[in-house]
Amino acid sequence: MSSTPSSAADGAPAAGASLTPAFSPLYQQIKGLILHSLQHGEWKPGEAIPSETELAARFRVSQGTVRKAIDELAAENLVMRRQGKGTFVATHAEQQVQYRFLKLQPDNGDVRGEAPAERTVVECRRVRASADVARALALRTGDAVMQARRVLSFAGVPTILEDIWLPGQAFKGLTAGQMAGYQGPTYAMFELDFGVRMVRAEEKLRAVLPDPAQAQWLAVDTSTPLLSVERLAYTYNDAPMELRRGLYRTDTHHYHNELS
Amino acid sequence: MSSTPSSAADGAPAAGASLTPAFSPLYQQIKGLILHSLQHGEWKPGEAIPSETELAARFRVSQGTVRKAIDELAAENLVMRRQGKGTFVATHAEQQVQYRFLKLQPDNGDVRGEAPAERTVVECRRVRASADVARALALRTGDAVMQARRVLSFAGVPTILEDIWLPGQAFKGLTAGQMAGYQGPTYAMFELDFGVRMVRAEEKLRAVLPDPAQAQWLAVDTSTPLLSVERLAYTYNDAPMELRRGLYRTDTHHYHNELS
DNA sequence: GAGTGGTCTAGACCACGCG
DNA sequence: GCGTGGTCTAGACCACTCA
Repeated sequence: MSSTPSSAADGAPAAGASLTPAFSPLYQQIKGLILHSLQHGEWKPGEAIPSETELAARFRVSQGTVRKAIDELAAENLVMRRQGKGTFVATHAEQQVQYRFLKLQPDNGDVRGEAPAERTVVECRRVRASADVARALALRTGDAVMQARRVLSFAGVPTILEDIWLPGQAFKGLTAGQMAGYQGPTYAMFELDFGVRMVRAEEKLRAVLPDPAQAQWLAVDTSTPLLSVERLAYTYNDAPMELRRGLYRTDTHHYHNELS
Repeated sequence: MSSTPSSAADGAPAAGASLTPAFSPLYQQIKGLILHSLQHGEWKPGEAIPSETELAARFRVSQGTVRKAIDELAAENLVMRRQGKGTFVATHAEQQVQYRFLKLQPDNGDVRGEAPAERTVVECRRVRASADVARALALRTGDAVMQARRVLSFAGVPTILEDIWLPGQAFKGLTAGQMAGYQGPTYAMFELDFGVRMVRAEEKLRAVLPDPAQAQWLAVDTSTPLLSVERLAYTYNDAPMELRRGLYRTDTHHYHNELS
């Protein structure tokens, strides 16, 4: 990667082997380099990354090109800009929005204030991955995974029952205490204690009836319809790192979504 | 708005009356002007807007400033860029994604192919707004609204039951034939026949049990949990223009959502 | 006042679509 | 070959933060 625009495609495949020229703008390549540093922990969550000028010097491109790269990273919530201060590695802790991935809201607007949910961890143990869990997490059936089950209550009312599966390798030693004790988002604990940062997620929603055990945890009867939310959360690289199956009570809360 | 940077805040409040200086970047002001033209139909959905160079000349700013304004409009899906061709007013018709706001997907991936839903319009009539409908649509109780009810089926299986409310004034003369007959998204028909373009929407999801009538329309029994989706769709200006209450069967489909 | 991100400009060149 | 959006640069100045 030199400083002349004409060599912007330096990273392209070698001599004529490719049908699609795979032209890649310089700023995309810079973005890739910054992303690489993020993945490999050159800067930790919450820390500032080098200034645009500094990165421009390091990569031998103009500040405007670095800016466009960082613009995209900021749009993807991987990085947070603060005018006058710098650009910071995004983190699930100390973020203005506490539960970024939780779309359940109380029916009576009341912002997202609402006491930040009491957690009861029902269990947390090391198990072997079933076929479907393994497939979701890109593991092999029988591989070690950590499994946790917990109940979240709002104002004393049990509202969410969740089962969580995590790859055993990355989350070796996870305890019920960690799942319960940490103040703030569980994903913030994952960053601090395991160095795993969840970057994006996909959810599949369905309406279901609970089985008797589930109904008991949520203090409803088995004829109460519940919102089933299956979430697959990814870290950098689109690597799946968490499978979560949740049951939400939607009598006092609703799942809120914005479309555009 | 002159061409010197120092007058970038031309649109700010008059002499010292404001506590918050309300500095507004030039590109935001340009964005506002383009938005105004979009709202007032200077360019119709699907048409090209003037080139960046042309707009830069019209507004007496640099092409880069226009570009940044259009960048934001494109990010909000109000406008679509096509390299080499131009920038086009976004439309719900002829878009690569047919049903942009419909997040229901068949369980067996199968892309979004799946035959584009047979529509059965059950009713479509002019009624007086109830209190809650009026509040949602920013009308007064008793104002005229159009109400439609329909069933969407996939592969012959009734899957969605929807009630739709629209402001009577803007949608005067809407018929069941229009709701049923139009090929493609209903929102495309709204653009063509009523000049109303839906720009964004909010949805509230819940798990519910159907009443006997609803169950019959969806060919399920009253103990089958269904996904209740209440959508409020907005046109330009954040003006609410449609209330939609849907019941989704989630035995063969699921509601898919991306978080980031 | 020094440093950071944010805005604005002007000009050169590239990739794409189409006649 | 022309016009469009897309990339890249370089430099000036503005707004914000903090010491």
